[in-house]
Amino acid sequence: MSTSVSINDQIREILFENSMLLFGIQIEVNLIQFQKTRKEVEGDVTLVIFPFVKTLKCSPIEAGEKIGSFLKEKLPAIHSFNIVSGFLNFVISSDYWLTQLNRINQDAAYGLEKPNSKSTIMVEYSSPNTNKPLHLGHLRNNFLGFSVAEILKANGHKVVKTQIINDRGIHICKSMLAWEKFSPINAKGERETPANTGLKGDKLVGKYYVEFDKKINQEAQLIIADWEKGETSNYASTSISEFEKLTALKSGKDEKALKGIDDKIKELAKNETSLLKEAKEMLVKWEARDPQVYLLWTTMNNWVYDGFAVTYKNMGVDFDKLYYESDTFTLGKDIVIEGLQKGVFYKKEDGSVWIDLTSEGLDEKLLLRSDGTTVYMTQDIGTAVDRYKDFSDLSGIIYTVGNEQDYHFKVLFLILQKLGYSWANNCYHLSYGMVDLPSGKMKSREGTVVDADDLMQDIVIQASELTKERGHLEGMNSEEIQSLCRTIGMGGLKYYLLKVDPRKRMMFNPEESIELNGNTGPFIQYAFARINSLINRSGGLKSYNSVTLKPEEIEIVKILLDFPQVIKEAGRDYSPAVIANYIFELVKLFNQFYQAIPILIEENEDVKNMRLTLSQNVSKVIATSMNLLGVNVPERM
RNA sequence: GACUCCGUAGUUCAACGGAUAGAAUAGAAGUUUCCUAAACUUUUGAUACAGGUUCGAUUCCUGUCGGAGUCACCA
Repeated sequence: MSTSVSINDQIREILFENSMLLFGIQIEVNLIQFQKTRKEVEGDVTLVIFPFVKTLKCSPIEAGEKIGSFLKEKLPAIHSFNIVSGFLNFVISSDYWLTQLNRINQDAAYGLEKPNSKSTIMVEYSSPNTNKPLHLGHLRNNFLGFSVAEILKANGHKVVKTQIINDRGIHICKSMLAWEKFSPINAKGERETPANTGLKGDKLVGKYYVEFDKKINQEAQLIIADWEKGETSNYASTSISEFEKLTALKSGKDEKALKGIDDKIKELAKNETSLLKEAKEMLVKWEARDPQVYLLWTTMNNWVYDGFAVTYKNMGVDFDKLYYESDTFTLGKDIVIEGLQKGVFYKKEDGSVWIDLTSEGLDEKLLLRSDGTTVYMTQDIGTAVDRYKDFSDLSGIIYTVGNEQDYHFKVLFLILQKLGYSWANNCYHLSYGMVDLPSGKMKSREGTVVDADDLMQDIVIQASELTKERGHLEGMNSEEIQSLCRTIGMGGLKYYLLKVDPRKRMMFNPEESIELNGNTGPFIQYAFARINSLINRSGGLKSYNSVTLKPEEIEIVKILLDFPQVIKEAGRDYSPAVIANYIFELVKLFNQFYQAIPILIEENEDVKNMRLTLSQNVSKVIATSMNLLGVNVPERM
């Protein structure tokens, strides 16, 4: 039996091949289920007996005896076995674990599949709007997308990291318009720019987006006041009748329902504002490539890109290929028009184009506005098609986008299917949960949004303070110290955001995010640094003769052996959290071992060198895992 | 209102239908002439509620209650 096959696989194979002999029938492979042996039970590997009880028609104990003694006969690595309430626990010999340790030690790329040995997958992440600076939610998105891409690479896939830059649309026109109308003009006759204000480009543009929102609300208030006074002659009759209908609904409603109605009225009034009308006109001009609008658009977008570039660099994320909405929306529009001819879509009287998904239990969805301009959905169709054109070997696209857009992606994939794109089934929405603050939801209107740049800066400052408190910095120059604090701060932040199952909504507590104890990035980084120091002091790794492993050592070998499977699971579930939870378990076990068992002081050279090798392989797996999370590990800290 | 997702120690998170539901943190008590104490040890404490399926349910199904999201000619 080859040493590269795990004991579980060996057991599975023997049971499967000897099924007729043992059970009298050919069993299904999935009947053979292993699980972690509980701490208080003796043994290293546990087989669940219940599934066999029915076919064997005997008690779990009898079944366990039969299977256990059969396997012990066949596999010399099995030292002994015991049965506890339906679970068959095998005690595996020390030699087996030692052989496995040696095997791991010889594999520099342990746990990783051969690069580019599997299909090509595109991972989309980030894709922010270009009218607002990045915030905490984007940090989760970016760290998640980047990590999932790395995890897929570790699984042997070729990966194309990408994002769609939402550089056009009504929202962009809003900031453009607000800047044109409301920016103060300085002595030189210039409006505000990143250069003359010192503001980061994305922050400056974001400021005008907020300004637009403020101004449109003011205008809407005046309109509502008009309506309430009965001065309705200046407004569209449809809006007025809708307003009257909504007002009539108000009587007898509770506070919550009233607020809902008021919001609708506000939306109605916003549609009547001159500001929104101007923004819409600007969008039409933009789609017609009006030179003046285009110049303004290019200028402001470049400010944003410059600002974002700085943020991405700090985050430590990158992209292989960028898609711009401004490039893909026309393709989307063409496809929609084509689909209209094919009868997938239909046109309403006012010229707007829709798809009817009511037979699928969904709604009708707009694809082109009555003025012919495109919406989010239109460009997403174009982008997807464009991507498959650019990468003909693509086996799938993963969209890392928040779960507030679940419905959008359901509809998008369905439309692509209806348009006849066979690859539509390979599109996957990696839907992650929102990030909450201890104070509740982040709300831009209430100013509770945590800015990404600010947060990253704060966290590195906090890491510096804590690091200085600890000491351990002798002989390092200020540049090295700064780099270390960045590694610790950013590592803590990334680990904090990635350790939670991406699908779940999570709580971000700023204080906890840079904790050094417990399930944190620095806790893991510290273990790495300690091992590094240990190896350095030892004067190098040496080979060793056969030794007997202590239980603490066997526990570590066992968890190291789980690593390849952990990478597979993380890839299958697109979940960095699987990796994070794994490293944490590994580090806890290592710390227990390190605390309880002397290494450098050990007199038996074979034992000492085995322990050093074991430690070295723990640090190897820590480094690999942390890199999959996009986290660096420090040589010392 | 319709649809979707979520309810696990005080708090933040785990648990491919499997053993006595794990951690971390907070609280309490300890460990350093010894390889980095950013560490380790001990201890207190939870499956929202009611049914059902199953040898076995935190996990699957139904209902109740509670929370979130979506239902735009926004993205």
